[in-house]
This record gives sequence, structure tokens and C-alpha cells, in this order.
Amino acid sequence: MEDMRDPLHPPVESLDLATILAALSDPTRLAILVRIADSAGEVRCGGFGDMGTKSNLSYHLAKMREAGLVNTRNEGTSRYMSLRRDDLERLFPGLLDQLIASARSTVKSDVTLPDDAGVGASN
Amino acid sequence: MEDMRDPLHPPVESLDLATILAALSDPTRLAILVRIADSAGEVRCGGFGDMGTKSNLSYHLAKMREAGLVNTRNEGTSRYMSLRRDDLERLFPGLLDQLIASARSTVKSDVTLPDDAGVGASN
DNA sequence: TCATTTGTTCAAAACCTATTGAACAAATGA
DNA sequence: TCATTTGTTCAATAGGTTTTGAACAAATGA
Repeated sequence: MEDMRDPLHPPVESLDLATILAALSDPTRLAILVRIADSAGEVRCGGFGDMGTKSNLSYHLAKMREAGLVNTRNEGTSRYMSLRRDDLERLFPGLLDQLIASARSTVKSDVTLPDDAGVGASN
Repeated sequence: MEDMRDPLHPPVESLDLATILAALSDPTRLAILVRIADSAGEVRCGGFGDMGTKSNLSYHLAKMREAGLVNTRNEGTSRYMSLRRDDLERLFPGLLDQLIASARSTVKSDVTLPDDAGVGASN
């Protein structure tokens, strides 16, 4: 079986609440959470471009991934983020949806996106 | 009216989710949350004596108080902590109970307390 | 092959967090 | 008054977080 461990995503058993809450104790990452939750399943990393610089976003997304909040999938030169709904629901039933609901009421998602949103250029 | 602002407790309007989650992104503070939730309303600060040193506990409790999670009440030389249930419910309906439920499933509250629990000596 | 697109990694800087023991302060009770 | 109890504050230390721009790497497409 050649060691099938995923180096990017921690296994469900090793997720812990304090780390998950730390990953969400930041306005940018709460906004990221809401944006993924509002999407049709996944959001390309570039889709967060309005929230900061490339490298800072990469940092925030890594934090959420290491906490076990999000999954990543690569396609071409792009990377797509989705929520680890099933894993989180198994471990902390109800938590994720409650956090999303609370975050939605807080986060200023008043970013009227331009027509070419999600295709725009980099930093 | 002479300025009736409470210097210890932030007003409801100024509470924010990121700060609340930061206040709970620590195992000790999650355990404190559960202990207060499991109590009959309030817990004397000394009741957390098994979780660390006096001054470290004072630090953790201040963090929770400044985030708007707990209220304090003084009586003699003691201070009692309770949850700010109503304020939190108004701002983030359902959140506190969900966090408590998730924390309860995590926190090792396997501290079989001695007979004189809560009256024991200091650090 | 070579430039482009997308995102990561690195090093540095500025700042924040957790922990400790000692000193301090306030209420209490002898 | 004076010692005790309870908890806070202070200074110091060790380590973690966030942010930036530059360098890098991998896939793609001309």
C-alpha cells in the first residue's frame, strides 16, 4: 500500500477543537469560510484575491487546511478549496453550520464583484 | 448618570466573533467554559485551581472576560464567573450552546475532585 | 522551447500569546 | 491592628502569528 497518507490534510482523528477555533479566530479566515460555504462546493484560491496578497492568502488557506477545515484539489495550475463537511460533522456535529451562520452575520461580504470576478489578475 | 460604563465587561455591541473564537482557541479555556457550563450558574475563580497557577488562570479568565464570554461578580475576597448567555444568544443565536457541546466532547473533565473541592489552597 | 498563470515557500519584521514567580491590593476575621 | 485568603498586576522569557515582497516551482499554452 506504499504509505497512502495525505501530507496536506490531517486525518479526522487528529483534528481538535482548539485548533479549529484558532483557524477561525481571524476576520479574513471567517470571510473565507463564508465564501466557500456560499459557493457551489468549491472555490478556486484565486477567488479570494480581493482579500489580500497572494502570499498572505496562501498562508491563511494553509492555516485552515492544517486545522482540518478545508480540502484542496488541484486542477492545472489552479487549486480548489472545499469544506471538510463530513469529517467535521462526524467529530463535532452541528458545529460547522453554526460557525458559518454566526460568521455570515458578522462578515462584510459587501464586495460587489466586478464582471470578471474570479478571472482577474494576481499580486 | 456619571458614566456608568463597566470597565471589566465589554458591551454587547462591541463583541465580535473572531475575538470570541480566539478566546476559545485554547484547551485550558475550553475546559473553563465547560466547567462553568456544568455548574449551577457560577464558579468561583478558585474552582479552576486544578488547571494551572493562580496568575496563569487569572490571565485566561481575563481573556474570556475581555472577549465577552463571561461575567464576573465579587463577593468578599472571591470572584465568581458566569456565562454571558443572554448577550451571546442575542448576538450569535445558538453559538454558545454549540461550542459548549463540542467542547464537552473534547475536554478531559476526568478530574475526580477531592472531597474539599473548591475550598482548597492556592499557588 | 519559452513565456504565462497560479500558487507556494522563504526570510525578515513587527507584533501578540502563554507562562512563571514575585510583588501587590482588598476584604475578612482573629 | 495584623495575619490570612483570594485574586490581580508586573516584568521577564520563550515562542507563535501575521504580513510583506522576492524567489521559486509546476502546469499550461503559444
